[in-house]
Amino acid sequence: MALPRFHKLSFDRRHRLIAAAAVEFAARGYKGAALEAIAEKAGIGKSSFYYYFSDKADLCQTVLDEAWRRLGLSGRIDLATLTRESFWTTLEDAARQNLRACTEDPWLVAAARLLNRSISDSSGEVVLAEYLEKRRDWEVAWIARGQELGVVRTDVPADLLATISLNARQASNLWLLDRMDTVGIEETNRLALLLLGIQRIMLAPPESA
Amino acid sequence: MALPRFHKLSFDRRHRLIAAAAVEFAARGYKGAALEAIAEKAGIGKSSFYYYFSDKADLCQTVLDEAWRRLGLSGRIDLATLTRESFWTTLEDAARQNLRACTEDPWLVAAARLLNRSISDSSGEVVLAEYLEKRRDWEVAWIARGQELGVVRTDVPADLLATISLNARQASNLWLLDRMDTVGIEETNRLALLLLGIQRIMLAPPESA
Amino acid sequence: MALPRFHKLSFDRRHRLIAAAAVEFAARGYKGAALEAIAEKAGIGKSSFYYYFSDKADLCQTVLDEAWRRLGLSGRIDLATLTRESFWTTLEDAARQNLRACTEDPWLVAAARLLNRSISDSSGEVVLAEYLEKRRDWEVAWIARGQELGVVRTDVPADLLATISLNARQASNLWLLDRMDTVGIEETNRLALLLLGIQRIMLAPPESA
Amino acid sequence: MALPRFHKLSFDRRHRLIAAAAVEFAARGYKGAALEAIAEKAGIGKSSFYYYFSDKADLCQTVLDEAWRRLGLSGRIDLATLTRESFWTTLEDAARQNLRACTEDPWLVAAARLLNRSISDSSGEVVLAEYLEKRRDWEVAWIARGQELGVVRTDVPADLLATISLNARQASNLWLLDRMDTVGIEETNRLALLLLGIQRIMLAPPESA
DNA sequence: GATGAATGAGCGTTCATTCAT
DNA sequence: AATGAATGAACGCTCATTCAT
Repeated sequence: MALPRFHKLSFDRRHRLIAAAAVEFAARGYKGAALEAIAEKAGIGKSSFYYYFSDKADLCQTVLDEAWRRLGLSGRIDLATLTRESFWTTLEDAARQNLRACTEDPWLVAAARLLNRSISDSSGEVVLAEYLEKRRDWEVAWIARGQELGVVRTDVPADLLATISLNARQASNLWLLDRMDTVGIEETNRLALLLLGIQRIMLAPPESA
Repeated sequence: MALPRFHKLSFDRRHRLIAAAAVEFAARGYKGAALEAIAEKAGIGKSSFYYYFSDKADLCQTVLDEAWRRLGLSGRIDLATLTRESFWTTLEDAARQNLRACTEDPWLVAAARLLNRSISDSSGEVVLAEYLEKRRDWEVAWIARGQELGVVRTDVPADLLATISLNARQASNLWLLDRMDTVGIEETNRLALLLLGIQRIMLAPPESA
Repeated sequence: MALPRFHKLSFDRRHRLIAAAAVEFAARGYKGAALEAIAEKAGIGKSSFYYYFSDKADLCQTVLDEAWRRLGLSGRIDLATLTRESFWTTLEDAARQNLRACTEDPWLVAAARLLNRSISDSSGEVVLAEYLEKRRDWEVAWIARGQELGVVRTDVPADLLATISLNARQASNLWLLDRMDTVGIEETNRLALLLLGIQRIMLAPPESA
Repeated sequence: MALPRFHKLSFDRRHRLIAAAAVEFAARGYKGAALEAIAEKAGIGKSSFYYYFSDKADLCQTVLDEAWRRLGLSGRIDLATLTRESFWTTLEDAARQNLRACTEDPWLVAAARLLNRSISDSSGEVVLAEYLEKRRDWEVAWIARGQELGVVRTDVPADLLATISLNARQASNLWLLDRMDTVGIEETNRLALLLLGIQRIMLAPPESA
């Protein structure tokens, strides 16, 4: 949705802009975020946003898209090729990759925070709703695939399972994100994997004796 | 936090006010909620809020407190007396009670929605943080108690476990709340219990072989 | 269209507001007029407009309506009762009355200026269009009545005749308004009547020899 | 006022620019006209205006000048050589010529619309005032010449007569311009001449018996 | 010679908040 | 006890204008 001009921007400038926006949106929510604050943080004039984006919603969506492109799973996990064995290991790999990416590229921390926050922040904002839907759709598809493969319980609607799964994972991520710096990357990694294990148990089909 | 005057109000007036606020906050989030809309719904003048509350945040907090008082667990579950057996059944009872209460007193649906939304909606609003903290504290204490009793895993910090537990439960509740009317009370009840089962599995200590 | 609150305002305050707006709109046109400038001139806060009017257009319309109510002809001339003899004298009376009103109530000068300007200022502004239409409709009806009575030529569409008549009269009025103070009321009155005479000649049916 | 560079432009480019501006200014008024829209319509970059003109007002003035050069009377009618007989016929000839020019060169329709609008649209824009003054000066001179020749009444200041004359003619022109396409060129011509006749009556000296 | 990039200044609008009554 | 009236502060957005290239 961003105007074509935005993509012609130098990497640096584009990056600063997106990063500043991600931080502000993550910290104050969509409504609370002030374009002026983002502009200042990004070192550009407030009205420049309208040179690159059609409005606030467009900026937010662009940030969300970019964040999801860098950290999301839809681009990296091909549901069709998942097997009983790779269903969880693939997710673990992605988690590890994301964690490393975050340590290498600090703005991704803000991006991750934004992504993991956005679920309940929407409150009727149409723009976010669009993104949220995409996000949930993927989770539902992933859950459904897991059910197909027999590694996810089927006694609960995929829809509901996806909701819980998504929220639980996001809550974990947010928690980890906040402590990452103090507990260190190693421990963060360990906990992330452990958490994924919990999620696995949670979603696993009830044991048939 | 509400000014003492508020508690001298007739039940009816007080109730209408709280209910209207709950609906608005639940529907539009803290920032999105318009005092004017609440006032109109409650049938009072907009500026009257400042006769009863010190500001918007105070009103919101009061609503949250009231909602938590009616639906929260802290008043009904005495952690100290919980046993291995009653740890989960007590929660199940509370869930059932809350569900019934919601059907009997419709404003509680809004209250429930608000409570289950609030976690991530705060977005830096300091005042809400206070409520959020109280809420989390209870969950942490509950988890810790479960760990003491040996029914909750100890390989993950109680703090983190509480976060996940809380978010997962809230997500479930929100999902149920949205479908309650269409799937009927019976089915809602069944799913709620089922979901609690999942949470139980999730929190259970890893099986020792 | 003004919110009901506006009509409860003290005469003085209401008057100052309308007058300030009339001056600004007349001087700078609809788009060019700045609410901030009007507010300052009226001695109120900028945001107070939104307590009385729903938006800028509403304010402008209210000013226009009020001006037309005070100076317009539709309220004072009953087309149905006009005769060959009174067709022009009625208009002359109205002109004299308006002129006197302007000298007694100075804000009416601004109002008159606004009314006589508005015709070509519209440039697509929907709100003005509405008023303009009303204004033109009256002129067309008046011309048509004159044609009925045989005192206005019928070889040109009433529509077109009304347009010319209106613009010519407005141009005259504007010219007089600008010189009123320097040439004095007597002379202004004389010129106004003379001008009406010209208009009469202009609209008169071509003489049949 | 246009910077000298402008006149070095190829005819085509210069023409496209002027035409686009004329259309936009005529349609939306001075303030309402968006430089960006004109640029797009003209197929040039927005900032190029500042290569050719000193600012928006300068562009508008240039358009006005060009339009006046093509359609105005000052270049075609030599007041000094007018006689009692040619006073009105010369104007009729000019009207006929302009009408034909408009049908041959469509941008002139926009130009004509702009010229006939401009009188009251200025709304305090100083720059336009300059053009308006030139326009009025000619009309005043023309009226004065008529008075000299004894074909225009002298009981009203030439200044005021010019104002009315100008506005009436402009209103007529605008009306005709808007209907030209639907009523056809022949009828338009006929009405234009008829209207000139009315103006003649209007300006004629009061009959001495 | 011509323009894409960038912005400052200013606009209309919203809304939590104050205060006289 | 309760509120209608009024507003300051801040926001999203527009647009004529500048300037490096």
